[in-house]
Amino acid sequence: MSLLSRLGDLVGDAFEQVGADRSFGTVEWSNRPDLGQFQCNGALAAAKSLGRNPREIAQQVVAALPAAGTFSEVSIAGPGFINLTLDDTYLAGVVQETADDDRLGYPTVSQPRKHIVDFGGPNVAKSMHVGHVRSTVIGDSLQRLLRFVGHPTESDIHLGDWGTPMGMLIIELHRRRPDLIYFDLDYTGPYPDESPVTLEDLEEMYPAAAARVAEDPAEAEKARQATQELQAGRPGYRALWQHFVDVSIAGLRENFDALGVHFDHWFGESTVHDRIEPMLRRIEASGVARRSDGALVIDVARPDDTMDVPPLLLVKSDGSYLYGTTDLATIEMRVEDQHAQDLLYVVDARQSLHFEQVFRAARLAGIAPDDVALEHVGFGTVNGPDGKPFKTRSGGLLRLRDLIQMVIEAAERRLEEAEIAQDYPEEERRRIARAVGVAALKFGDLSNHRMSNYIFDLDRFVSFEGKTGPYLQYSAVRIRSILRNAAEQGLHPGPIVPPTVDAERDLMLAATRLPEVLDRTVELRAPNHVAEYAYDVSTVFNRFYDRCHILREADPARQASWLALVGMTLDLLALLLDLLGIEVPERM
RNA sequence: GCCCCCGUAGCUCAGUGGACAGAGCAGGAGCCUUCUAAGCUCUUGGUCGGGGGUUCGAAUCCUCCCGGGGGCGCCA
Repeated sequence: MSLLSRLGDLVGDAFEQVGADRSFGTVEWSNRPDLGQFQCNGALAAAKSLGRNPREIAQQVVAALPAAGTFSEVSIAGPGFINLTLDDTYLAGVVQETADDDRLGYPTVSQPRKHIVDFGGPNVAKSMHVGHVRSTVIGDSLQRLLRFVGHPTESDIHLGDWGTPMGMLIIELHRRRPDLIYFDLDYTGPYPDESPVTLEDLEEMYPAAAARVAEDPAEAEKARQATQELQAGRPGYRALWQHFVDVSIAGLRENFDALGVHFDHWFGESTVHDRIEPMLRRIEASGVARRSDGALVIDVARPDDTMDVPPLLLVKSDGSYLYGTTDLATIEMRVEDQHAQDLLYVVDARQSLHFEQVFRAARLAGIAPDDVALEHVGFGTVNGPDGKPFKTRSGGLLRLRDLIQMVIEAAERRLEEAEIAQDYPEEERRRIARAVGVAALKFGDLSNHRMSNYIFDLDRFVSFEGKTGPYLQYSAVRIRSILRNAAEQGLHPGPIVPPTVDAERDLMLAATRLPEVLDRTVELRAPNHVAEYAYDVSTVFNRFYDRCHILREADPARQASWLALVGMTLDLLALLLDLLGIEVPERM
């Protein structure tokens, strides 16, 4: 049980004794640390329902609190705020429990639910750019958080690997290389293992094809035809498509590996292709869909809507499917095969209407039962220093690969300037630079609330000073260094003794905040709360580091206690950083 | 036109209906014979876009304006 809920119980008991509901005893972290470590504002709220003076209630509640043991100081301020300060011995006991717990005081959730995190994956034939940072980093943090708090979780990159774009790539390649064996209808295989195109080829081919299709109806018809034949299973087209997918995935994997992001499933729109026909038949038979201008649509508007919610298009008038169609079939798969209870879509906030339509359709068609939660976890855009979508100097989109390279190189430069790690092996220096660069990138993103559009200023990101990923790593590494030095001197952690210095007490208090921070982060799907907390812990530790010199401490009991305290702080920081997808080097 | 998101210090951003609204950067002043100075200390800087309302109490909830971004049937 968290410290906050324990205190809430104590104060709740007191409220009950005074004749008020125990829920008024809710205790929170004080926003006036000068007056107390914790506060309870319940007396003000209780005053209304009891029809009594809030200050008077507060006084009775305080009188009903246990005489000693937990609090060293209890006071009433203003109209009825109850300020609480913990007894140092009690605090040391709580911290000892936390330090002894390998989950640092966070119990697993009482009701685990099967979660699926959908990363709204990148498309085949396109390389990842700066805009993909957000879904990758936010989605990864969410899957780590969900798992840690105890929800069984599966992640799915969910590639855009099906539909008209694939047909367009095929006709584009046919136009350029009609001689390829893949286009020969008389050929029955096998097809070459080697791809006829590189990712660079695909990236260049796709916009070219899209432009021609947009201009020329005959080209559009050819693309539609090719798409249909691909989906119907024409062997040469399937073989070709597999090459497109493989080549694209290899490129994507390079980026995800560099960022340390992993998926349980590399599914895509194509994964559910075989489910679409039966699903559509069932939907049509059930009567929730209708024909409209030659298309099959499902009306999702409701009488009480204050906005226009257009019908979800399931089948276009030319007979092909849209991404809403595969999204529906994917929900079906996740519910039926993966037994998912919570579906999270980590996708650009601009797609909110699309998800509203799909979610409503899934309910209407009986694909998602009521007890399955469907949630769009949206996020804002990444802008350049001018406030507009991030572009390179030449005006193009910055590739994710290049971006990662830039932050890593900046970290290498910083290592040189600081003249630190000079004597480390070259291989380790490179590893450190990678970890530091990636941390800067991830923390820079995750410290923003996911919904806000933020400005990506490369210079600021690689400065590595102040509120940055490297600052957090540096704090953790300092602890590692202390523990190493201590071990060399034969010093070991011991029982945690009551604090005597403010910096020490503050560090202890900070360590007990984990449960509420994680609960709130998961509830809001907002990793910036973890980022903020990690920064707080680092700041408090660095103050402690400045004031309390462990290796020079004369009192052996205190020294051992401090070693235990910073050891726990390291575990906590490492956990928080891990939840953000950031690793802590052994040294830096 | 309708709907969604955003508007907080010079800049970039946090902020759980509670007390005097926070941090980083930038600006100013200090701290390395001391466990890593990617650090620490002090300091300057605010009509929380504006007006109403609900509440004992509003940056936070409701409403109306203003400004910015985005979305609105056969693209994803």
